[in-house]
Amino acid sequence: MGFGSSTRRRGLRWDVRAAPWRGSSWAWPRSSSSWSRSFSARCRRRSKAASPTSLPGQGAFGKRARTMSMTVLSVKAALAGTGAGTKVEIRGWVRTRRDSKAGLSFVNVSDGSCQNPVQIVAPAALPNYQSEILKLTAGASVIAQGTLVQSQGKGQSFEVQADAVQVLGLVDDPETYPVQPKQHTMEFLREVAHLRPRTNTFGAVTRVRHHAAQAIHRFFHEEGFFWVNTPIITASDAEGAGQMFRVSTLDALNPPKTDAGKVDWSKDFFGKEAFLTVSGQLNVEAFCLALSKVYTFGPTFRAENSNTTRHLAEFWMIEPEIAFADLKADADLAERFLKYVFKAILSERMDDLEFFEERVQKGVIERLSKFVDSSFERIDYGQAIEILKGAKKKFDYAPEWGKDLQTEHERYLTEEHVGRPVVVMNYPEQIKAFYMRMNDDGRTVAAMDVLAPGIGEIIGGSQREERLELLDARMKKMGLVPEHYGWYRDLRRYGSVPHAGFGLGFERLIVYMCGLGNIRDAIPYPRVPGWAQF
RNA sequence: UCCCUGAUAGCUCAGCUGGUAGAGCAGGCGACUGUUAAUCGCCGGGUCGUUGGUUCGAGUCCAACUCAGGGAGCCA
Repeated sequence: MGFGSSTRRRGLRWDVRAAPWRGSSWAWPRSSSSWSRSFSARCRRRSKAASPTSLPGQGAFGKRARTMSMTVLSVKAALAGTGAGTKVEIRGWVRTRRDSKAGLSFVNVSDGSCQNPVQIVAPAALPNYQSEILKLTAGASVIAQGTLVQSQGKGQSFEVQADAVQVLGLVDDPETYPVQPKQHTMEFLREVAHLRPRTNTFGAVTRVRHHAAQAIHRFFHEEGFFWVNTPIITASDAEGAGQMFRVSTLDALNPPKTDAGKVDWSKDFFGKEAFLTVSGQLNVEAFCLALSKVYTFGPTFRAENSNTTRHLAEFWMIEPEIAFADLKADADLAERFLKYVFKAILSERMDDLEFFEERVQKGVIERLSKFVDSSFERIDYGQAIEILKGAKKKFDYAPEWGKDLQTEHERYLTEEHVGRPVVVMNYPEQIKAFYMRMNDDGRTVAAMDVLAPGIGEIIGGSQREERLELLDARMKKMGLVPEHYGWYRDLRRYGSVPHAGFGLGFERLIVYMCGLGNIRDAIPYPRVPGWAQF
C-alpha cells in the first residue's frame, strides 16, 4: 500500500539539524591526528580526575558543583526559559558548532528531551577553548554550565552563556561519523541503528512512540480495563495466525529422535513443541471471561517471509477484549481508542508532529486532526462490495463477494467514497478466522476492519464465537481439530458470554501518526527476514 | 515467496549511444562573521556490490550471485 504516498526508493530524507537551528561550517583544526589516537587515553584520565582544563569546582560531578546551587536542566526546560537568569547545567550531545571571530563559539546541544537543541555560547576565554571546544563536532558529548539568558541572536529565545564547557567524549574520526549534519536516507540510517536515535527523526519517533504507549495504557485504565501480560512463549498446538518461531533447547545438529526417526520434542525444554507467540488473543479471552475488560500490549512474533513496508518479524500488538459485548460495541471501542491516542499525540507532541509535517510527510497533522473530529462510518461488507462494483474507478482486482478487500478497495472506500474512517463489518466466513462469531445469515461472521484515510486497514477485530457447537463446527470446516483447543473450548463450556475484541499493530499506529514510509523506522531495532543486526 | 528497479567518494547523487570517473554535503587549511544548513578560496578522498563473459578497450553491454528499495501475496 505504501504509507508515504510520495515514497520512492530514496524518497524519505532527513538530517540531524534541527529546524530552525541550522548547522554551519564547523571546521576544527587538526594539524595531526594524534588527538584522536589518544582519545581513549584522555577519557580515562578525565574519569580519574578533573580535566586539567576544567575550572576548579566546575566538574559536573565534582564536590563543589553541589554547593554552587547549579540546576541541571533538560534542553526542553532550558528552551522554555525555566530558571532564566540563574546558573544552569546542560548535559547532552553536540549537533553543530559555529565559530565567530568575535571570540566565541555557538554549540548547539541536544539531549533528546525535545525536538530543538539549545545554543551554548562558549567564549574564547574558556581555558579549554582552543584545546577542546574548537574540536567539538556532531555527536560529541558535553556538560555545559552557565547562565540561562535571553538570546542576543535570532532563531531562539533562550541560550546558555557558558562559564565552562566540559568535553566528555569527542567523536573519533568525524569524517566517518555516520550521523552527519546533512540529509540521510532512512535506508542508510537503518544500517546504523545504534546511532540513528541521535537524528531528529528518530528522536521524534521515539518520543511519539512513548507518548502513544502511555496514552494507550491511560485510555484503557480510564475505561476500567486491566492489562494482562499474555505469554511470549506458547506451547499451544496451533494458534492459526501465521508461521511461528520455534523455541527449543535441543541440539539443532543432533536432536533426539523417536523410533520413527522424527525429532522427539518430548525431550525438549517444555516437553513439547514450543513457539513464540503470534497473538495473545486466545489467552486474553480467558481473562476477559473473568475480569470483563482486559487488554494485551506486548511483543508478538511472526516468522512470515514477508518483506514489505508494513511487516516486522517482531512487533508490538495491542489486543483489547470485552465481555458482554457485540460487534457494535467493539467498533465503538475502536473508535474511542484511536481518537484518544491521536488526541494525546496532537496535544503532547505537536513539536515532533511539526517536524514530521515539514520533513517527512506533508499533511500528517491535518490527517490526525480530521481523524479525531470525524465520526466513523459503518458499513456492511456486502454494501462495500456493491459500492466498489458501482465505482467508476478501475481496480487492479475486481471486487467480488466472497473475496477479501484489496488495499486499493479499502483506500477507495475510506478516502474517496466516504472521506473519513470507515468500519467494514460482517465479512464472509470463509475469509475470516475460526473464532469469529457466525451471523444469523449463516454465511457471514461478525468481523470488522477499521479503515483509515492514508493507510487502509488499521484495526481488525471481531465478536468471538461463544457457542461451543458453532465454534466446533467452524473449526472442523477450516480443518482444525477441536480437541487441540481444549482450554479455549472450556471457556465456552463454563459460563460463556458474548465477547469481542480487536488487534492493532503498535508500529502501524506509529507509522500513521508520524507519516513514515516504512514500519522498520517505527521500532528501535527492526527484525525482518534476513536482518537482526544490533 | 513472486514481479519491477537499483548498487559509483564518509553521505546524497551525476556519468548520453562502451575509450581507464565528477558535483554537493561532510573532512583538512585559510579568509570572514552574535553565528543559525553562514559565505568565499584552496586541498585530500573512489581497484564504480561480487564473480565470470563479450570487446583492442567495460562504471557503461551480457549472465549468475549478494544486498537494498518499491509493489504483490500474507497479515497487525
